[in-house]
Amino acid sequence: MTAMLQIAPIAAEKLSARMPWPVLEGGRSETADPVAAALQSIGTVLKFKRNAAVFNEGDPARHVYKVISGAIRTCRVLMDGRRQIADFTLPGDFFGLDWQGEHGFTAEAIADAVVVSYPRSQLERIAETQVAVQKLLMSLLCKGLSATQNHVVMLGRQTAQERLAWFLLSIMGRSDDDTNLELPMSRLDIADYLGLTIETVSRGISQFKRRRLITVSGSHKVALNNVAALEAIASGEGAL
Amino acid sequence: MTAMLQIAPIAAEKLSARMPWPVLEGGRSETADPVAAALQSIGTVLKFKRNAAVFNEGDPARHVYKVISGAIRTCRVLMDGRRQIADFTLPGDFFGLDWQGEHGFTAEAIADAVVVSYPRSQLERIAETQVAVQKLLMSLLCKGLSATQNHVVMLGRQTAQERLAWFLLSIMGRSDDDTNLELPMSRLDIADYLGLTIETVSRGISQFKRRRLITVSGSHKVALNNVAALEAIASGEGAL
DNA sequence: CGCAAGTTTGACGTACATCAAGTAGTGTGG
DNA sequence: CCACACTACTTGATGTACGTCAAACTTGCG
Repeated sequence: MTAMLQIAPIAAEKLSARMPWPVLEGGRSETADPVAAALQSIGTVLKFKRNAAVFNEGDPARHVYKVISGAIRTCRVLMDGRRQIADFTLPGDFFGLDWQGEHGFTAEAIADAVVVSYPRSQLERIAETQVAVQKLLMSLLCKGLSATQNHVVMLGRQTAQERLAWFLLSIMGRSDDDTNLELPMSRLDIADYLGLTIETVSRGISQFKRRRLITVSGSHKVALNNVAALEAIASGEGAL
Repeated sequence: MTAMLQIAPIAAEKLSARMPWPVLEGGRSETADPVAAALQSIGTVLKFKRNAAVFNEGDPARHVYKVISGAIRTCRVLMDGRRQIADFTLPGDFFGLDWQGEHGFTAEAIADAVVVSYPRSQLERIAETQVAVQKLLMSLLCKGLSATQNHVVMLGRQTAQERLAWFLLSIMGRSDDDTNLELPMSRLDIADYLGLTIETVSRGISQFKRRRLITVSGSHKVALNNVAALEAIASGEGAL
């Protein structure tokens, strides 16, 4: 129906190293954060080339990951090639939380990515004694659940235009710059995330351009010119 | 687009009582389970009439709930009346886990229901010391996340027939009897859960009946005559 | 029994998918 | 630095699965 399986699984260039990593842990935290320290001590840095898999559906879920740079997609491919992306993971976000014995989804790098991996067993052991780590895990799971539930509403009940506006706004909410967005993913990725086809996504973007709601450069840089209008569309007021 | 807001919010008949409740806690547990005991001591029994709200979207999320009898739906209604159901909660299941300050969804009784409510504050306090409770909460969140992610794949990439087969099988997986299902929810609820209309759901069921895959009595009792065929359809092989 | 709510079935419309060219970006080797 | 090729994106024409509208039928409660 959509997405051919044109993504050859490239062997990951796993530059493992058990070295300190000078980046915020958990949420935004300053240095000397006890949680950060605890996590840092068990983290392993990994690098992945574009389209390389971090883990595959069915793999035993032994790690949780955090993105340092690049971007990750979490997806499932049906037998006939239809693909659904469950989540995009951007720098600072965690992924691989869908542990129930084994991963239910595949995680792949959208662009060359650097990732820190935390062994689940150690994480759980630390959580038993360190309340802050326990709270962090719970909060990550809650946020993930909440985001996924919103995804469900969007997929179940929104039109193509609404989905697209929703997507742009959700990326906006996760970027530093609130008007100039960098979209690391392809149109196909966006389509598979929104439950649409690549053509419908493209047409939707073109229409936003024509309506001067956005400006696109190089097809991966988007400037939001009228956030209010996009919000109206996303929430179903944009009766056109 | 779908679902009118024909569901008048009925004041809940809250028969609160801080009394022991002779039912399995956590998973299936025998009596004298420490987790069960801990939960039981902080649980309050509540009763809700059909269509009564347990909590509304935007309410402060101060409790987690467990269904004893009846069934609950977790849903969101868009401004123009479109409704998406995120989850059906059956006896033994927990709901209200979507706590992030406030509930993102409304929870309503599908049929008259009895529910136990656990104050979030106390639950968190217990979890800090009792590892078993902590694990239970984590496991509930993980299961919820996993189920919601599957919902996303279904909504994003499956056809009406596939959704329906998937739905019947998912209910099967949660019932004791693997062939004779009791569906407490209406066709409208099913439609709003699957991202379809009531008519499409009805037509799909009729087609399954014609193909002798299921037998329906009274429109709320369904017998699965050919689980293998339904599984094939749900997974996308049912090219018809 | 009788009415209202819920469900099924039919006829028709439409938003999005599919199929099919084109056009821009992106990278590579001369 | 440009020419080539390759991939990604856009645009158009057409098809279809599902939505909408409308009317019968069934169910279950008062």
